[in-house]
Amino acid sequence: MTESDGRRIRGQRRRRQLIDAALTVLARDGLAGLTHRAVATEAGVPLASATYHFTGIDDLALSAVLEATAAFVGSIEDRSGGSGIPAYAAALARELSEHRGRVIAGYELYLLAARRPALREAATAWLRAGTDTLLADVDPLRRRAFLAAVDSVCLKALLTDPVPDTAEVEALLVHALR
Amino acid sequence: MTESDGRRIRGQRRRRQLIDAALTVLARDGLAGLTHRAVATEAGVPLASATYHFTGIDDLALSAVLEATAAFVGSIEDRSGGSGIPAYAAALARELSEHRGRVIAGYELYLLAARRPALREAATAWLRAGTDTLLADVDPLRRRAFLAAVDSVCLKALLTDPVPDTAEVEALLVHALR
DNA sequence: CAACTAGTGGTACATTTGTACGACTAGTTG
DNA sequence: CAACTAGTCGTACAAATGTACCACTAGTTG
Repeated sequence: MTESDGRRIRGQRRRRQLIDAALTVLARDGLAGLTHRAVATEAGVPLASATYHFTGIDDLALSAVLEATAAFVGSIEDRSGGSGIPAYAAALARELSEHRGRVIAGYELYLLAARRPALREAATAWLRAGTDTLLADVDPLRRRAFLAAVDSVCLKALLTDPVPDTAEVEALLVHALR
Repeated sequence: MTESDGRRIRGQRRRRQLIDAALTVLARDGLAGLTHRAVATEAGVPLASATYHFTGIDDLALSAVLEATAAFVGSIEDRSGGSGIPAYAAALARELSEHRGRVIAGYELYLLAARRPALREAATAWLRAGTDTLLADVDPLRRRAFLAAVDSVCLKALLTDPVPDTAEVEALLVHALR
């Protein structure tokens, strides 16, 4: 914080670097492949660096998964910025085609949360990804149907390529709100 | 097949025993905890037995997950036996409360299938669990909405206890078909 | 009955993993 | 400037894991 590159700051940067690498590994190999060494190699830093910046493997895994879901939520919110269903559908379709790994990571968090109550809040937050403002004026039943449709679209997209396009996604979401 | 306990038959029985143990481990610790040793210990048989009856860890994991999902589908079909939505809702609610592990296993299969195309067929079959006859006369859009609702119920149930009861499940499913 | 084979179970081994430690250095702070 | 500390990195180690191998035996089969 004084002048030029401080050690402190470079430390923060490396931590960031490690998390980014962790996201890459997570998207590619899933939670099962997320090891200290894999992350360190991906980031191009020595192993000890990965063990220094994260207390344990749990910390690393959790940071990565939470970061991945946060990135997903952020991306959806940014791109759909309160402009209604069409924008939301477009954002979702884009996320599905360009960041498949992130979507999978979301479900990995979900499965994790099924066994660890502490993660439930994070998991449900992910599930609602940016729909709070979008569905502000919608009654609970329809809201639930909408979320179910979103889920259905995501799950289906994970098993089929090509991924559904914006129009298809939009049609399904609109139908859910009918 | 000749008389009394043949060696062949005892072999089959042990294999069965191992798969059952694998289901228990899977339900308790998830795919991550499914190792040769864990299964062998759970089944009360030596390690070498587990490695003999399954070619590799992949074979073991796959057998267990497929078995778990098959059990889920079978249970749903048996209990809902073509008697309409109420019976189906009851079967689903029961599965959620009594065999949570199985449901989780289903999603583990799903995540696995997201990375391994060979498993897609099995995963989609699981997703449709016994709805083919139930929804025979329903148009595609509604059918899709119904499946989405089922998914939504399951996902929600994994993160909240107590699990939704039959009435609640039924209400949601009926609404989806409206 | 004799040859064969599927199943059993003990043991060993190479890999991979999480984690700890110690020496060193570059910033930081009193 | 001197003491301190956060960050770096090589290295080591114990634990867990997948897998292979071997000797053995009880059914099986010609």
